[in-house]
Amino acid sequence: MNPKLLRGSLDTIIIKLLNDNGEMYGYEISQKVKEITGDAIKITEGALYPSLHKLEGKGVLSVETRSIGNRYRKYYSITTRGKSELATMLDDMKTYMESMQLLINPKLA
Amino acid sequence: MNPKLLRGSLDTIIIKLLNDNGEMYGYEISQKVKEITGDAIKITEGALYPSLHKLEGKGVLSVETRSIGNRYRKYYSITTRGKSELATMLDDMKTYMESMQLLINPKLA
DNA sequence: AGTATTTACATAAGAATCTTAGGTATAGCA
DNA sequence: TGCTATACCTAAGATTCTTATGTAAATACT
Repeated sequence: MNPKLLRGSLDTIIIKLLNDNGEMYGYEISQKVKEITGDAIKITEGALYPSLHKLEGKGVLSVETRSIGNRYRKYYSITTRGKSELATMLDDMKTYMESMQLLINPKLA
Repeated sequence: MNPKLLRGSLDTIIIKLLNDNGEMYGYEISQKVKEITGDAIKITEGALYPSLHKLEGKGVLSVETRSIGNRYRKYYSITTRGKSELATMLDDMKTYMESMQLLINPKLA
């Protein structure tokens, strides 16, 4: 898929997945997106991790680091603040998709 | 509308409009987008004109400058090359939108 | 046992695509 | 006369990616 089209929607995807699935760690999010979209969307790590840090910094997500054997994972959850932001983001996405349909679909009139 | 969501889809919008409506000039394109989307999407001139120049440079669009009284307008048309690129762009957009539906919609299973 | 792949985190340089802010000039209207 | 719309344009800066790279443990393969 054209990666340019993804620009701007990564945050929405992350927050929506965390809202629906409860806590997840970064790698798990990237796998889930591939699974759901049938490999159509692949989130690169270079985009994912900075976004998670940014969203945490904004108070949209919270983190908890857990030890798994000799390793660690950083589990992210959506905050109350994140839930209200998600509502706006989904509205924006819906508006965008409806507009694109109008622009791109063969005339329905 | 969240302008971030538009990132990456401007070229597709321009080329699709030119494909459907025949030749158009820049300002006309920006008005048409506002009209079709009910002001949901507003293309800024700072984004529009550089994109038109880029697409012309790539051979996707052709231009013809015409005098209108004491002024001029630059009319853009889609080239054969542009038509084949449009097909790919629309496919990509369709895939993107379907993927976003899967990620964002309440579970349909 | 040794090697490759997957899992899991991370950052940095550079590219692409916007926004914002300016500039120029004609046309139309009050 | 002055304001708004039309119509083109560019440049600086912000944002958001890709690509490349690094580290290290767990797992699978041979």
